[in-house]
Amino acid sequence: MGHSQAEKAQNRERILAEAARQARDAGLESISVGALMKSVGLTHGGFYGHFESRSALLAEALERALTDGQSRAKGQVGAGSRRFADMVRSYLSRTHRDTRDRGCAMAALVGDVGRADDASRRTMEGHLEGFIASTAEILGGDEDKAMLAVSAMIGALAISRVLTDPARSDALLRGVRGQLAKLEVEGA
Amino acid sequence: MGHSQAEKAQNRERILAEAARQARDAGLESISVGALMKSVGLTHGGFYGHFESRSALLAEALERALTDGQSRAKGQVGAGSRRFADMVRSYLSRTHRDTRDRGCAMAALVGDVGRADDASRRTMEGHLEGFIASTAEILGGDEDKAMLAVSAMIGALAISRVLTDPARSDALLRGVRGQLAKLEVEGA
DNA sequence: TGTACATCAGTGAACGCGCGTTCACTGATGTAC
DNA sequence: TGTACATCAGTGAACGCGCGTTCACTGATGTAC
Repeated sequence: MGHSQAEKAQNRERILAEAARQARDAGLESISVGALMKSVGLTHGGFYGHFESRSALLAEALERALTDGQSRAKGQVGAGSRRFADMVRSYLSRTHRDTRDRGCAMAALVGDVGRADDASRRTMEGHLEGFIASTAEILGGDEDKAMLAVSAMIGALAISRVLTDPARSDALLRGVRGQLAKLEVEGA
Repeated sequence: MGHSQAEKAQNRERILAEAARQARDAGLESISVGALMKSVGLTHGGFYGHFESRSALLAEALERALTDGQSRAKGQVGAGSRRFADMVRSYLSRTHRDTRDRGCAMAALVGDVGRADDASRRTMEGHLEGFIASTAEILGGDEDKAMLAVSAMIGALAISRVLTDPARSDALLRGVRGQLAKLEVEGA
């Protein structure tokens, strides 16, 4: 088999991307070296040519999972007016709820990271603060409103994924969207 | 050693209570039969006299974890006026954030249950709907406001446990508390 | 440009360990008389 | 109330399995000449 240096770099990238995907989909702890390598078409032994250990991979995968979600969120939000409403609409959409593996890693992994080590918490902390800051900016600098909006979005998305009644899950997303929309028009 | 029938019932109860505690503290998957039995002063072999399997225990532990949190929440909320503000204050308190093992299981486990089987999701769904319903009642029947409040409380508590900067974590709780307080006074 | 060799990405068998589960056993409980 | 026996809660060794990790090996890549 041919294994060039370029292929190695590509394979590392594919392993990491797939790990981030699996982390968002089923949690960081769901990742197993064997299954992960199999899912990118390699065998388990080769893993240690790319990462020092499973736990080293998990750290990188968390960062990647968070960054992926971030770029998606920014990509979906227009640069003009009504940016807040657009952002909320796309964040609290059925699509986002139903595609966990491509969605926001903060919503998918807050619970897990909240009980993880300091390094993981700091990694997510940076992204949370970034999310709050950019939301505050859209909301005219009101950080408290931004904290409410971010908490509600992350909370509602996570809750909507628990509800088994599709109508109720939809209603939750719609209800929270509607309430958050008011933040933009009301006074501080 | 003496092992009366009464002791057996007590031991089952202690195992289940400890499992619920560990679930809230570190997630359902963190529970191992050996460690659990050891933490209640028994040996692993005896476990199967109380539960059919680890997975059967996890199902009961989830239900118990949710019920415990519920009774705590209700216990902390007065029956008179300002019930909503009191509830939010106690839910989004530093104490609640820092005592995960005695806190709300919905906040601790939403993420995990969101990717779990239907039975687990239905179990938590009932408690979530109950939380929304009782919050709506306090808020004069506005279910959308209740959905926002519940999403924000669960989200903010989970986020506050990720933030490693204590001042920022406190600020998040305070900020969301302040924003939610407005829900009670504003018109629909 | 072509040949010879070193490098190295990936393979897959093997190892150690932890964990869920089983089971023969122990000794106190509880019951039949 | 007391004795004899069956029941059964809990013990701890043992088993199977999955998983992270290691390592000798393979064969193509890439480089020195």
